[in-house]
Amino acid sequence: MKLPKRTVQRLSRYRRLLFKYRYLSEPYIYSHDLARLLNLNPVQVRRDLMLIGSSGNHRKGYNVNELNDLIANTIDSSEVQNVGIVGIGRLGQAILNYVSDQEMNLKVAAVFDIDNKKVGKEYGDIMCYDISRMSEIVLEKNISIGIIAIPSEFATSIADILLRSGMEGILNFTNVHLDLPKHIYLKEFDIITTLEEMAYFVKNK
Amino acid sequence: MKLPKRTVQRLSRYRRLLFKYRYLSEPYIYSHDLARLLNLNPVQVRRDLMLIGSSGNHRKGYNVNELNDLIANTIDSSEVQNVGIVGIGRLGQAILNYVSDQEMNLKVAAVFDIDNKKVGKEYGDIMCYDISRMSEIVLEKNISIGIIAIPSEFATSIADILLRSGMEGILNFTNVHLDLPKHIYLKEFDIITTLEEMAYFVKNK
DNA sequence: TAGATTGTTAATCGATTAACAATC
DNA sequence: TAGATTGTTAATCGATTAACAATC
Repeated sequence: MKLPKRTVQRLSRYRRLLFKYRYLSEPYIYSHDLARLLNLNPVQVRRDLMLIGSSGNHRKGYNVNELNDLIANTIDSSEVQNVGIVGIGRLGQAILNYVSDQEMNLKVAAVFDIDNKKVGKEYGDIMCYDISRMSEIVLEKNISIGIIAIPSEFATSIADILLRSGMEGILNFTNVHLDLPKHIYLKEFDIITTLEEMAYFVKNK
Repeated sequence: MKLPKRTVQRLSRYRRLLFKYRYLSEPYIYSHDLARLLNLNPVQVRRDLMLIGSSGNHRKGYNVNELNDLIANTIDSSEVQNVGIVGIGRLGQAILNYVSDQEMNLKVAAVFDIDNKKVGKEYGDIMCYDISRMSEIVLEKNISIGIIAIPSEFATSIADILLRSGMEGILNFTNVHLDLPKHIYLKEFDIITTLEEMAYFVKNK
């Protein structure tokens, strides 16, 4: 039982939206309201919820709290999953702040850098370690996901270290494609490509 | 003639990769090499290049310089397209640096913030304006794309200002979905959803 | 020519949505 | 019951890839 990628993404967004409604007196929502709030198709919403075994009420819609629990049981791991941020420059710090502020099942457990001025420092309670200690710390803190937020020119040389550190998922913010084995779940966000795509469709709309 | 979204994205990546080879003595590359370097299917590469009217040589592959020119003629606008960054905190500054370092047809022409300590300051030669002046500056500097890099809680209130400023494309880094009319080309990057997706597939691989 | 490539159509795959049955 | 909803299958859409013809 593995959900489609897009369904998992939407479940994450449903939950975040529904979280705000959790203490309402009548916490029910219709698929078309959920759809409207996220610019989706109501059928798509119902299909996603069907896939996780939803229990909507034909009159009142979906119970918000039940749905939140159901989504949590579906996409969250039983224990908190730990994340490491590699490179604690402006981007790394922005991500750290962003993620720390969120109530979620993921936690930044360590940050890594090569800069001696940063190693040994704490960033909002999170210790910065030298990149050479990555394998050790990943094991010790049980980190499964790494976020690469270093300048693009160092991407290739860091990829190998990340691979050997034992992380299972890598989110790469550099514009260099990482050639990693298939058992690593790799997501790449390339802002240059994103902007060039936008530029094209803005011009050719 | 409008290219598929994914093709445009890959063209952007082909070009960036090929850029490095431009001064080689024999600047030819095979579709399978290009594919291997970006973890794509060679057929996909050839199909993309076919769509833009490629002229590969059956023996030597594709001429790198010709290809670079062809991609530029296809996806770049004739004039530089201007970008505005809304919110010049850590994320905004990271993006500004990142984009400024790239040789490309897009240029950050202005940054915006509400913080008086930031307004009037220059960030790497780029002036920071108060958000209230957005419409004026967008018109004056001919900005077509806006990048939202403000805290998520301000997203909704800023969306309207952005819309009225006349930008045609918006890249939203907050986790709040923006409900914008369809003529605005909207891309949303939601790091929480991205991480939750990764966590799910790392756990259920 | 033989072999390796490009170019292009047809088949396949994954995701979305239309259609409609079931239910309150 | 009538009307509005959920639940689910079938059709459609967009993108990828298999198959193979054309070419150097």
